Amino acid sequence: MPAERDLLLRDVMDRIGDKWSVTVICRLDDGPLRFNALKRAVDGITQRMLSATVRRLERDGLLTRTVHPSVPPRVEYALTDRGRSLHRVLAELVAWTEDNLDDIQQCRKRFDAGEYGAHA
Amino acid sequence: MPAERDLLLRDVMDRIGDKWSVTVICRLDDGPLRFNALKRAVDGITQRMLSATVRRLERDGLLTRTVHPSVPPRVEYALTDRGRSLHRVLAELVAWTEDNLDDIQQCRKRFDAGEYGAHA
DNA sequence: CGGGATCCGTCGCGATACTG
DNA sequence: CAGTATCGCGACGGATCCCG
Repeated sequence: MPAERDLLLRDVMDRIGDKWSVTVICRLDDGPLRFNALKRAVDGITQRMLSATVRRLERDGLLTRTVHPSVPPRVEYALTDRGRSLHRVLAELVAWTEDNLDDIQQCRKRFDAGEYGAHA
Repeated sequence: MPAERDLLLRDVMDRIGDKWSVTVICRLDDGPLRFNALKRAVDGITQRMLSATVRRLERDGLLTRTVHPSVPPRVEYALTDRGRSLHRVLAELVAWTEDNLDDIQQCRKRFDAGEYGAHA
């Protein structure tokens, strides 16, 4: 991979590398959700962070924000086609993780235990 | 994607979502490099961050750190098979970015200009 | 219900200097 | 050459209160 593409990859990582974006995308892939439903689905996110996260995702055209004028207010969030295509790539990352997470944790334990590399 | 897998994805993101890990992995995919060569290849990284980054990647078994006892000291970093398999997934992310970055930047410009969604 | 505004802690990261 | 130690800042993110 040529170095120029690093910058591209950094662009995506800067966008989805934050704490909540990927989770929101994943939860929204099952279908549109309203604000508080999405908040419950994500679990652990605060209103502030959800609000900021969906705005950034909307800004990048990864999801749409639809306001239904009614009382009480009703706002639905849904992935765009682009958002869904990104989710497909993220799914590959999930698959990779499922294949490797156990080994990784083993590695980490051995590394922390031996602190090898220090003398061996 | 079920919610339990969010946690898995968060695990990877926490690992490679930092500023330098993906770049180091990309540069190392072309072949092993010594510390300062890697530092030059990454461009912009400080010694401190490179040192911390490679240690975490080594800890997770994504790369190996080989010390050749000589004067001057000679340390080579190389991706493991697992590191290379991760790089393949990251390459998909790069491909996705190449396909979408222009559109994303368009979206962002329109979003910032109109601040639509506020009234429309 | 769906947010915005504010305050504040943490920690990732950069710059610099020093070491074996 | 290949790191480590120290310092400091700024962004990210959590908690809380307030509003239409």
